[in-house]
Amino acid sequence: MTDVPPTEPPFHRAKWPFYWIARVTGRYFQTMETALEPIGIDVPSYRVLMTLYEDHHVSVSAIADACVIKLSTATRIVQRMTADGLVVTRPSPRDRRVTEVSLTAKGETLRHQVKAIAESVLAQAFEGVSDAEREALNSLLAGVFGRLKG
Amino acid sequence: MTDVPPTEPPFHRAKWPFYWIARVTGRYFQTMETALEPIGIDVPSYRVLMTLYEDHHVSVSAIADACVIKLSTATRIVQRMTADGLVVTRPSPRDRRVTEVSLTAKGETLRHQVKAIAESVLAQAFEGVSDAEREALNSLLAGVFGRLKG
DNA sequence: TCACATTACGTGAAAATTCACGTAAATAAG
DNA sequence: CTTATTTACGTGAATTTTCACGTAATGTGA
Repeated sequence: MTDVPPTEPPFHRAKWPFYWIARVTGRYFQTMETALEPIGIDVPSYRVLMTLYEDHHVSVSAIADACVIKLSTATRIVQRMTADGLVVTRPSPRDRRVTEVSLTAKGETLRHQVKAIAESVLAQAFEGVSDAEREALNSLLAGVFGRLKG
Repeated sequence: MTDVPPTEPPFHRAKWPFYWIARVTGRYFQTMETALEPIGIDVPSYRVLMTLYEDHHVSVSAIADACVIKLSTATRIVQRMTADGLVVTRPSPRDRRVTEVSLTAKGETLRHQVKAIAESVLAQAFEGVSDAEREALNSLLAGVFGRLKG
């Protein structure tokens, strides 16, 4: 047995999945910011609009959870969107601590435009990627998300 | 041919790759923030420390590019790290517009601790994921990154 | 019922990020 | 060489996010 020299083990970011995940997220939001500029929507509002796509009344904390942001940040984004006339809020009849957020007519209209923009960005980013690969990606990431401790 | 009702096409975030990518990134940084708290490093500093792992002298703009953040943000993070004694800066001898960032002894020490923490988080998050799957993920994401317009 | 903990949210203050702009150095054009 | 033009960075001001804390409503246990 010979001594190995005390060199550091090799390290390459490019082999590090979280490097690419963070990178793609950063560039994606940057791309969306540019693509959404013509219709005057910023990225936080876009994320909330998409969250409101599936359910009509969503609580502020559900929005915070879906977007992985702090509750107080979600409160502020909803306040801005309310000022812009995109959403309205009301206390939940079931639990009056809860603030339910829903789209206005203006918000409905923008939601569709925003979705179309997001779909074109997605199509370009995943050009040449098969449906099977996409699904594998989704389930792999869902698994990783589940194993990450909050 | 019969008319279809004017219902909206179904939409599910869970089928949307960027939903999971953004989600994993958010939770990853949240997890790292908690894991790094004992050694007093925040996520932006962690990202810069890892960027300095491969090369000893890195420009502020290269840091901004690697972390997908604005140049002025990178400037400010480096200023904070300098104040904390983790890095030092100097004008590049080749191009004096460039500010080269490098680790101090203190930064060197923390870099290794930080890497160990990041590796344990990675190991947990990718438990049960094969090397082949990880590499496929990396190359898929690298491709997506390349196709996203800045 | 009564005390106590928890949850959901809002808000002032602090911190981080970004924008807009300016400077200095390097490069390109003439 | 001279004059744009571009690039890299820093900085004050504005915006956004987050923290720390408070309040009100709900849940829980004795």
